[in-house]
Amino acid sequence: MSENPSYKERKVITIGVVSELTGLSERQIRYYEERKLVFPERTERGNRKYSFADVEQLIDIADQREEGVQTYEIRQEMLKRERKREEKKRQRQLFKGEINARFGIQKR
Amino acid sequence: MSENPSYKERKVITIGVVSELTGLSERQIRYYEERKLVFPERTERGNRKYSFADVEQLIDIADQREEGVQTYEIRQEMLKRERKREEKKRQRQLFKGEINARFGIQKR
DNA sequence: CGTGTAAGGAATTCTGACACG
DNA sequence: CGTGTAAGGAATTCTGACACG
Repeated sequence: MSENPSYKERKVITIGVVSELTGLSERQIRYYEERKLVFPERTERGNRKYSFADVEQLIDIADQREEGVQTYEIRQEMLKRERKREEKKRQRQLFKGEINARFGIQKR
Repeated sequence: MSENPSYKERKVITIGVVSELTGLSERQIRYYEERKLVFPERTERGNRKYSFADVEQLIDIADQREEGVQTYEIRQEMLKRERKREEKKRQRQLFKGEINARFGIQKR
């Protein structure tokens, strides 16, 4: 699937740094989490940790908010895109199954 | 040169997370900085911020320390490698200069 | 709805130092 | 030399709430 290092996805950035990186207030960042737009991990103690991908997501959210898009709508768009990805994945699986059905399972 | 995002080089990770990631104590991490083996940036307030590259460097240091290599020796090796890189860079510059001398400066 | 703020507490980080070896 | 630890203070982060609109 993806590489192991995957710096972009590792959740290692604290909210203070994310705030600097995005220009958003910590309040805003926490609120967008409440609205299910970002999903930080937590340290044992409970501190939020974000990835670079999260930071980009937040910048994207900030842009949309500036255009007046509500968090609910942003959420809906996210879910829509997710469903599309799922659908494509399912199609690929089906296709793979068909190949197997016709040519049998091969040891490579 | 390198890409702008460059997740690997961005200094965004706090010492606590670096400690988790490397298994090193904060004391050790600060000491290796004192010995000029890593170079974190600082927030305005003075908190250290590390990159993924720094984390890898620290893991490498930890491995060497386990083999009994002293920080001074690690430092010497680092400097040696650095000088080699500089030398190669210089060679490339020289070569470029020679090309220009023979064929003149061309607008691409 | 989206965001600011004051509140109180707990964990984080910093520096300089003493300790051991 | 390399690392642990207690010390004291300052900044960080967290949650729940009140406020405004």
